[in-house]
Amino acid sequence: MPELPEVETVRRHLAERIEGDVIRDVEVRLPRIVRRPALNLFAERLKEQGIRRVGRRGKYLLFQLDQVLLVSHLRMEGRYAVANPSEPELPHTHVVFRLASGRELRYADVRQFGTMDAVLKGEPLPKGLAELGPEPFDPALDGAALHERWRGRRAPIKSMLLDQRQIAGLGNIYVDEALFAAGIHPLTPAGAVGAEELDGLLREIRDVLARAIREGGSSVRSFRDGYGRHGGFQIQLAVYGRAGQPCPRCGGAIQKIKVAGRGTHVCPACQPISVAAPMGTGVNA
DNA sequence: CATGGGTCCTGAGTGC
DNA sequence: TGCACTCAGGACCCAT
Repeated sequence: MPELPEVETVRRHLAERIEGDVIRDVEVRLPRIVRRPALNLFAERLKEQGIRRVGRRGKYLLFQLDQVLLVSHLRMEGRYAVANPSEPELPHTHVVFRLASGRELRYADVRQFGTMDAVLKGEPLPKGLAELGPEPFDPALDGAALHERWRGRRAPIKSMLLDQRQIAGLGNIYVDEALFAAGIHPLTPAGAVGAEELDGLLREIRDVLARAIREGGSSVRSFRDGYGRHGGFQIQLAVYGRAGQPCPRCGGAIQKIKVAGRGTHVCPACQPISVAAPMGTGVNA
């Protein structure tokens, strides 16, 4: 559930608190969180590494250490906390980094979906990170570029927006919100959306992400920042989680459908499926 | 290659 | 009240 705004919120919090500290020791209690390298090497690599910078790319947190890049993905419910050893741990704490300052960086994850990779310079990046598409705020990204890239693609535009190789950082919530704001139906074939319309969509993507970052993210299920605080953006969500409630634009009922296997929120009146579909199969009314 | 569906995992929600 | 069941979904894997 953490998408770009939530990961950015976590990044800012951690950067403030642990940049300049040093990892003394690592305790991994749930091996499945660590993907590479092997468990014993993972802790070994991180020992005595200084934390230079906490960065972000898409939904990945990037801990830039002295000689190692620690790549962390929160997936659904991963959470970090910086705490003193005497403070109680969150339930489901799976990895603990003991820091030179005496504090601990703790990783908790109810769903156990999150991952960590400790990568040395010269080693290949984790696949998902290596193949990541442009950041949504990349100025080189525009409607014309997307239109060209998606030419002939019949997959629903929602699938494309969720595909991290196309654009980095979007997830189920902000895709639904951006498509609603742009007036595009999630099932519209990606290749059928014009360049100008894609410019409008990009504008809405950037707008919704920027507003969500400003609010510290959305807490729809379980998201908390490093202090355990909720984000505040969920109250501004126009369609996500509002099935059956009135559309803020036209007042009609918001529908919930399934797209790409994901719960999808749409206002059928404000988000018509583009008629500029290929070849005259069925035309819609 | 493009596309869609299954999988991991646990807690919250639902219905009887 | 208690219990069985379904759902939630990011990235990855696999079949078509």
